[in-house]
Amino acid sequence: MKPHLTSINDIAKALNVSASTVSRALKDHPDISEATRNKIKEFAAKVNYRPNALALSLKKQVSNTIGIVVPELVHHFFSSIISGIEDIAYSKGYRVMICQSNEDFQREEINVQALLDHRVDGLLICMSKTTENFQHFISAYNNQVPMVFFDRVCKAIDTDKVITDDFNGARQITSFLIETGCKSILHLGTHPQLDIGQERLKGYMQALSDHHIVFDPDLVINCDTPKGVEEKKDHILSISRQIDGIFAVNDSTAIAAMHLLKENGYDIPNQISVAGFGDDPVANLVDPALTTVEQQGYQMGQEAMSLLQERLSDKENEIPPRTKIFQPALKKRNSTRLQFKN
Amino acid sequence: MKPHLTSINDIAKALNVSASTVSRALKDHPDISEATRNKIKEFAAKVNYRPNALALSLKKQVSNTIGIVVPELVHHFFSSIISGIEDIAYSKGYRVMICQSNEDFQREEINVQALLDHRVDGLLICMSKTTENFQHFISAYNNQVPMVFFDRVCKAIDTDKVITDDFNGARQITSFLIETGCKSILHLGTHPQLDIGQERLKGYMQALSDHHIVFDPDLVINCDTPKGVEEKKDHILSISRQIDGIFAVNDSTAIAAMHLLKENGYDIPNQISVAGFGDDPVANLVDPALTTVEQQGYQMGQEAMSLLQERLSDKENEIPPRTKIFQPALKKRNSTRLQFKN
DNA sequence: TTGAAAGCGCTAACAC
DNA sequence: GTGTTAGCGCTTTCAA
Repeated sequence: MKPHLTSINDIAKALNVSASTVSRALKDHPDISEATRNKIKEFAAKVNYRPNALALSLKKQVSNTIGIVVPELVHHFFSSIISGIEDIAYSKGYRVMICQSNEDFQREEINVQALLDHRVDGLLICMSKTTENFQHFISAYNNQVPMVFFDRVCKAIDTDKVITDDFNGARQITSFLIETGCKSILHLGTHPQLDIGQERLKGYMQALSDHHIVFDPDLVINCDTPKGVEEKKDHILSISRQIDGIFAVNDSTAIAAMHLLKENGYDIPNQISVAGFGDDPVANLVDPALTTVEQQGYQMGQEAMSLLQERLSDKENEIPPRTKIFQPALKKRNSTRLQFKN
Repeated sequence: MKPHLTSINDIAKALNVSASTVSRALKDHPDISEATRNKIKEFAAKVNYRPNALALSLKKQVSNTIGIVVPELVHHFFSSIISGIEDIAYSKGYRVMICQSNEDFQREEINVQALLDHRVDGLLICMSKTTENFQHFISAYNNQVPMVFFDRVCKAIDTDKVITDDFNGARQITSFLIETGCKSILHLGTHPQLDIGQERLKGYMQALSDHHIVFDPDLVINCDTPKGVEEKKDHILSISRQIDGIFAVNDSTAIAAMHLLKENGYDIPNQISVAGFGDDPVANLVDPALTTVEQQGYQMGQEAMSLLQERLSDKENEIPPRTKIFQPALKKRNSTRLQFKN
């Protein structure tokens, strides 16, 4: 059904010149006489000629397209990262192909492969939660495909990375909970094989130790989605009496936990303080507003794309892998008590 | 820096056969002897051969890629539509290229053009708010590019469309407000050139008229984002004393309005009921939970992609343009009063 | 100032 | 059963 869009050859035939003349005229090659150039340009405009990006990429061996793989677009953090990426990409003349892994390892593999098949010039990746085998990344890396990981990085390969200081963010917010009176803090964490999960857990533990609180492994539950809260609600409620604070690995989980506690008659923050991670816009909309730690998604996206762009123009391959760390900022709101010492 | 990925020619040379033999062997062409086929397949696997999708598309004049243009990924409605699209697309062997217009007409034009340059097989579009000139769509339409509009459609051309019954949704929810006691309902609406804006306004007016309430144009404000609420807060507050209900064109605006009123001491829903449109997940997280109307984004995405797919396989071009209408479902929550008559 | 030819990676009609 | 050739749309030497 696709009608034949007009090509350089069509123009050449119509105007009785050669395809190469048309090609040159269209890009203002100095050799072409003004007369022919104008004639060609006018005709091209008239028939609405547009170069075929596929043919161009094939010829030039450069697609000016970069591939993005994120877990899920529906999360504000990821969609704002993408906006950051896109804005830089556009300004540098790149297009993006966006894929979602849906936190599924296989879909991630397929996506990476498909992007490579489309000969993207580079890859921007945030790993899925379930990825434990890195062969698809390693193989791209070995093929020298420039890539930048963001947020959830692959430590198996030495690439550019853009991350949040998860350890510090978790330490800050846990400290804040402790300093506003919490003594027994439940941590709702994510998959331990995920760097960000480990780091946030470590930050939590560090804050406890900073304040001479003994770490209790029973106060760490692997639960990182609202659905997880629903599934583990009995467990959470069973220990709710012995805790006075919750630090969840992300905002949506924190909010789900907060709702669960509210439904069960708890006063937030007076009986139990709740804190999240990420500063999703919802954090400000729930009641009480959620104390959390701001992750600058948009800026991280910009940074990731900038790193990639630099690498793409680094023909000599002399830039060493870089890691950019974003410091999260504490957002004190009403799901935690006001600041006080002891 | 891109290293030469191994091509069919490389394999052919290495194995001392012709490129066409390799091509045929790889796709199990019956003519090829089992011996050569195995030899080729093994070698291809060994060197991790992957067909170049660009070359394939160029050759076949079919890219198996479809282009999507949405206003903004950060809105749950759009990202869930995209998930619906993707799931169907994948299952039919299509890839997607996603673009954001950021509600900007020019960016929309550029996006459509870029997708066309990449020779996508079809287009899935939700118009930007600021689009008043449809030339970019018309020109694609004239070039017979199959396309499906969803949610915010372009009435200038006769294509497949997937929409919500905005009129009915607005009428339902406004009626519900009236039936639960509201007599003076403020409507926070969107750009009047947008079909969905007009339809929701008409539905609102119809509900008033159904209940013999005189329409007051002063009770319609053009305000369709939280930012808009912030900008027009004086205006909204100035009429807040004379109203007992608000129907906003989308949930985020409704929530922003609700917060504004709460901050100013209003009791929601007893003094003022608030209702939105769309059933964004936040609607359930705010306090009080927002009464709204459910728009089935995921299903709409699935439907849009299905329509497009049918059209793409309709070589004879015999399918007439179709319009699929999704009926929104009222979600009664606590930002409005309980049902009662008068 | 312009054209011819080769080639990017792949496929398919047509030899043999 | 396999090779040759041409061509998808474009660019770029090399010739003229």
